[in-house]
Amino acid sequence: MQIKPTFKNIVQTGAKIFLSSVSVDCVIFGFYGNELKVLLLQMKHADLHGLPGGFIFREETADAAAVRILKERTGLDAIFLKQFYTFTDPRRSDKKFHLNAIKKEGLATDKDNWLLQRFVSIGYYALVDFSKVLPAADELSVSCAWHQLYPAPVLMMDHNNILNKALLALQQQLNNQPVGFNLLPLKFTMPELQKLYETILNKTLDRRNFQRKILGFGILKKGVAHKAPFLYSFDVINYNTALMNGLGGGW
Amino acid sequence: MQIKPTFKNIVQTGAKIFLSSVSVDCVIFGFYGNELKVLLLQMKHADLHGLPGGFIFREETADAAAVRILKERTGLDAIFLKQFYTFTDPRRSDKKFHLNAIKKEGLATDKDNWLLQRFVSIGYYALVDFSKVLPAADELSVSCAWHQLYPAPVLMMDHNNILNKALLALQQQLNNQPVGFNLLPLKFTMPELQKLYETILNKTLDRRNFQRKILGFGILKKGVAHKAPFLYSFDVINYNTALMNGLGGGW
DNA sequence: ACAAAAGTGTTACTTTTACACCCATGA
DNA sequence: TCATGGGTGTAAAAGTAACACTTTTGT
Repeated sequence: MQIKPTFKNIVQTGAKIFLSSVSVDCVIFGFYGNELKVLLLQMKHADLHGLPGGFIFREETADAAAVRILKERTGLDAIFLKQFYTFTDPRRSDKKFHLNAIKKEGLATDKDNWLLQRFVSIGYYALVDFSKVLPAADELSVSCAWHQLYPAPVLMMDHNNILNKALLALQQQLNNQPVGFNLLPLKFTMPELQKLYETILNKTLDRRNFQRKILGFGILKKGVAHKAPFLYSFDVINYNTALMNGLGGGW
Repeated sequence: MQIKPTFKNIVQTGAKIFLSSVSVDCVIFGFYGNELKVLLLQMKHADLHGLPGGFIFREETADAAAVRILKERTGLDAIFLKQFYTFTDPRRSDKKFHLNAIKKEGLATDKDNWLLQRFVSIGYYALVDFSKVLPAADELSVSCAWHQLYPAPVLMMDHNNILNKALLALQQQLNNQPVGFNLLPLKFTMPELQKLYETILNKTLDRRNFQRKILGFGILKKGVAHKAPFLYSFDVINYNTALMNGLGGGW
């Protein structure tokens, strides 16, 4: 991996170090206080929030770029990350927005600057353990923090659209693969897991039926019950198998 | 839409008319003789086949580019088309391959040519009515024709990978949405439809259960039975609703 | 008239839903 | 001790899977 370029580097030498016309945006989901949260940057030069994003080094895959961006904003690696859609509307790039940032950062503003071109953005969503995240702002943002989804803040450019698509992708994925677990700590209780599912799917579920179904997947191990709610964790092998094969259903 | 550029145009002025670093590849599926087929180009300058693909005009969405490419190769528009994945491996572009094509076409070969850069490719799969397609080769191919999938021909660059991913995406989609119908003519028989499902999913299904389930979706209209196998067609309204809402299942 | 393919219904089994009571914990 | 939340089982309903015979069509 390369050294992290500064904004100045990006503006001045972006064309050399990055793949042109392509960016990566990450929708990072966490779960806290029985709510689904999303990690957003508060932009420095506009009263807007934005998704963590970045560019792809010349010899890097988009996946690696997403991992890198995630690591920078959360301190985490080895987390669940999935490419879900590529956004290509020619009007999605906002020249004025970037031009403004370049000016405010006191950099030379030539109109053909690399940053001002049209970008398509490859969207990833990430599921992380809220408690493990150490949000870190980037150079162009004042802060990096968790936000609620209903309603979500107003985001720059087409980021609200990206966020919505990510949410849809997550909801669909949840029906096929046990992805939700990535949002929880290593040990968790059944009610916590249920709340998580209810939050993501935006509907209430029957406690007993939920438990039966989840346990039926055979991917959970019951921990020793000290007190009231039992603690569960994964049977890692079965869990990975389930991730690969899906949870059945269909023909 | 713009005029279709020639290969010479592309090589010489690609950088001006197209979005750089991004291409579109289309996996076009058809159904014929109880087999799933894919439309491939036979390359001119290498003993390889390739997926129909192309580039994105400066003011065009990737979706529009895919529609355009499809129209050029099949003569069809208004067909089912879905973005399924973006391929970003830096080694997926094959400089030698393009360089060779440029040479063989008798064009000047500067090493920094636009075509020789790294490309990420946005993958689309299309489902078309086999009988309506008029395959048309492009400038760099000798022919455009249907091919079997098991086994599929050896394809250029990472196109075998793209094809496999498209197939997987189609199989998964089929469990959620009634997409298979796009591969059939307006009127079709139940056995035809079943064969289609069996082919895509690569497994056999019970006739009676299949019929019941399909009819249960309420998206088919029974035609007048002249002779033996009944003809079915869509209840367009219900069909579109089902496309939107999925076929149920899950939580 | 024979073979091949299409049409149809019932039964067992599995999965899903709906629902109520007891126990432990903490206020 | 009372309220809250967590734990557990059963019965009805729906859906799925398995299965065989009759009718039509084409040769």
